[in-house]
Amino acid sequence: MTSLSYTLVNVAVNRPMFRDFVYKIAGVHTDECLGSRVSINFAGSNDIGVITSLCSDASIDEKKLKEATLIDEKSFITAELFQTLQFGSNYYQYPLGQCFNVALPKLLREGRAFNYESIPALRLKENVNPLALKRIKSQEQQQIINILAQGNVRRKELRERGFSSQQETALIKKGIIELIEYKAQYQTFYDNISDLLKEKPPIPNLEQQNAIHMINSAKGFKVFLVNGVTGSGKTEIYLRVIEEILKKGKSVIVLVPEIALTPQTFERFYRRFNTPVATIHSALSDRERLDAYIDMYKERAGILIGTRTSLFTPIKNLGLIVIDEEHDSSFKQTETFRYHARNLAIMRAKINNCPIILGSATPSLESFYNAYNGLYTKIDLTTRAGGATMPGISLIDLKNEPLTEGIKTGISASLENEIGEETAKGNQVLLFLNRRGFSHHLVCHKCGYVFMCPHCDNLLTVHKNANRLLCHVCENSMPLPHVCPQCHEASLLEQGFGTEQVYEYLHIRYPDINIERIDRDTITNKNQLEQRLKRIRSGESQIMIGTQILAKGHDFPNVTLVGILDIDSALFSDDFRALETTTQLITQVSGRAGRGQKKGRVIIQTHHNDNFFINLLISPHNNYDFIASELLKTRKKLSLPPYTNQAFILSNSADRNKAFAFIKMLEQKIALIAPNYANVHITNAMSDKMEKQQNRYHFHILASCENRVTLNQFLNHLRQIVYNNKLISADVRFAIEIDPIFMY
DNA sequence: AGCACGCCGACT
DNA sequence: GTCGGCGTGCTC
Repeated sequence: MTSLSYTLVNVAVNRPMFRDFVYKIAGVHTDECLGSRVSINFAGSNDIGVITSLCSDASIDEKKLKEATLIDEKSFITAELFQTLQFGSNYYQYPLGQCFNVALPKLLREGRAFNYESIPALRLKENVNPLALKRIKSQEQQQIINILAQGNVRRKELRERGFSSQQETALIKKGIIELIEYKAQYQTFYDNISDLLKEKPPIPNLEQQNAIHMINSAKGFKVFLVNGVTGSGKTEIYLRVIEEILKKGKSVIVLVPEIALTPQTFERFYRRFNTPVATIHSALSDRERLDAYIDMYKERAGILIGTRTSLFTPIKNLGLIVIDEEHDSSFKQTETFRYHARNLAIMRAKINNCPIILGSATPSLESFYNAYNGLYTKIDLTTRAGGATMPGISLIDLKNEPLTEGIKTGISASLENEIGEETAKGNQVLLFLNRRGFSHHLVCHKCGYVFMCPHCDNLLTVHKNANRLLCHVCENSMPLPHVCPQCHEASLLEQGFGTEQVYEYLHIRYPDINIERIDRDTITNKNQLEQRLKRIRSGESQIMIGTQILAKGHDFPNVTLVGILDIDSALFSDDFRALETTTQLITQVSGRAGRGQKKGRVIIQTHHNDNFFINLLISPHNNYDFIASELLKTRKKLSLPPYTNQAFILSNSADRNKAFAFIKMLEQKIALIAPNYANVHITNAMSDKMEKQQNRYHFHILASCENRVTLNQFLNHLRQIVYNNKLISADVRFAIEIDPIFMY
C-alpha cells in the first residue's frame, strides 16, 4: 500500500553500482520529475541522486524506504539528454548515476539550485563627453567601446575575447563605460530572430554553396562528414547552416577540441550573430559554466560552443550538432566515464532526429570508413578560400647530411640553409617538433646510470630553463643533478633533443631574428598564446618552434616554410594509430603555411627515406584522402579498427601483486564465458606499456570483435560477474574502456 | 565507493 | 574490559 502523500521513485546514485534504489518523495509527482536531482541519505552518507523513473511497485517494505528531498521540482534533464546518457551508460559500461555526475556542472552535482546568479557586466554610459571619446588612443579600448555599443556584455566575455581588466578600468575612469550588475534576462534568442545577423556574410564559393545546400536540406538525422582542406572555409559552412537552424527557433551545440578554444575561434560567432553565444571551457569558473548551461536550457542563447562535456547540456529544441576537428583525441575522455564525445554526439543527434556535422581537414580513419560505407555523407571541400595553394612536401635525407652541431639538435645543414634563405626574404618559418624539454633523457657516461622517474617506468626529461628533471607522465620533478648518484662522476650526458634545445640552437645561430617557442612550458595560459601569436602575426618574430599547439587552428599567412624535425619516432611506434595521427599532424601543420598570397612548402627530415609511409607522404597525389585510404588498407589487413572494435579491461593498484592477481583472476573468469562469445578475440593479461605510473601498477586485457553488439554483450556479462560477485577489492581499480584511442 | 558492523589482538 | 586494526557485506 502506497501512502497517498508520497511518490516512490527509482534513484540513480553516484556509486559504482549498476542499479537504482527506491526512495519516497513527499507529494504526488508525475513524469515531470524524471531526471530531477534529489538529496538522499545513502548508506549513511548524504548525497545527490537522480530520479530515473517512477516506481510503481517497490519490492521492499515501504517502512524501510528512506525519504528523499526533491531539489528540482521540474527536471531540466530533457528526455533526449536522458536517453543519450542511458545509452552512454550502457555502451561505455559505466553506472548511470556516475554518468550523471560527469554530465552535470559541478555546482549542480553538489546540489546548487538551477538558477542564475547576478553577473558583473559593463555598459556604455549615456551622454558620454565626446572629447573623452576622441581622446581614446588604444585600439583595444576603442574595440571595447564598439562592442558595448552593440549591447551590454559580461566582464568575463570581454576577457574571453582577449581584453584585459586594465583596459576596462581605464575606460571606467574616463567615464565612458560603467560596471553594472547584470541580472540575466529571460528573453529567448529567437525573440529577435528577424535581426539575426550582425555582419554581412561573405559569398560562399561553389563548393561551400553545395555543402550548405546539402546540409540545409537534410530532413532529420543525418551525419555529414565535411572534409575540407585547411583554409577551405569549413567555419563559414557551420555559420550558414547554424543561421538556418536558429531561424527555426532551434538551438545548436558546437563541440571543439580542448586546445582550440582561443578567442579567435568564437570571435567569428560573436561577429556574425546578433544573438548570445554561450561558451563552456576549462578556463571558466564553476558559476560561469553553470550560467552558460542555464542560458542554453532557458534558450537565452541559441548557440553553445564548448569542449566535450558541453555535449551534456540540456536543450529543449536541439536542431544541429557540430563537431569541429572531429579527429581530435581530446573528444575522448580517458578516465571515469570513458565516452567519446563525437560518437555519443552522433547518438544524441539520432535521438533528436537532427543533422550532425563532423568537420575536419583530416578526418579520423573511423569517420572516413563510415563515410565510405555510406553511413555518413561525405562532403569534400578541395579549394582554399582566397585561392592560396596547398604546400608541396619534400624530404631531407638525414643520412646524406654532415654531422654538424645543428643536426644533433634536430636542424640539418640543408634545413638550416632553407631557414636562412626564407628569413632573409622576410618570410616566416614554422618548425614542428612534438617533444618538449631540452633533452629526452640523462645518462651517466661513466657507469650507464639512467635517470628514471621514481614513480613511473619513464625516463626523466631535462628541462634547462627550469633547471630540473621532469617526468612527463606524472609531472613530478627534481633539481637537475650534476653528478651521477651511482658512481658520483660528473659526467652526465644529455640524450636527444626537445623544443627547448632547438630554440637555444636557433637563438645562437640567428641572433638577430626573433624566435618564438610555443609549447606547454612556454604557454601556461591563453593570454600567453595570444601574445605570442600576435608577435608572429605582426611579423615581429620570424621563426616558430613548437609542439602540437602550433598545429591547431591558427593562421600564419606569411609562413612559407614548415619544417618537420622528427618524424622517425612515429615510424616505429607500437601504437597502430601513430601513422594516422602523424599524417593528421603534418597535414594540419602544413595547412598553417601559405594561407596568404605566398606559397608555402613543407620539408620533412628523415633517416628513412625509403620507408613506405614516408613515400606516401611525398607521393605525387599526397593528399590526406589518399594517405588515409592507404592506411585503411593496412588496418584491414591486420584486423584493426575500424575493421574491428576494441575494448580494454583494465586493472591497477599501488600493490603490484594485487593488480596482477586481479587481472589474472579476470582472465580465468573470461575463459569461462568466452566460449559463449566465439567471435570475441581476447588477449592474455599483460602489463601496460608503462606498467608503473604514479606509483600504481597497470595491467590489461584487450578484447576485440568485429561485431560491436557482441562485444558489448560480452563486456556486460563480464562486468556483471565482477560486480555481482564483488570481486573488486578496495585497493584495486577496475575499468572497462570501450573504443580506446590510446593503447595501454 | 563509503560506511557500519564485527571479530580479533594489544592496551589501560 | 575496551580501543581500534581492517576484512566483509550492504546500501532503498
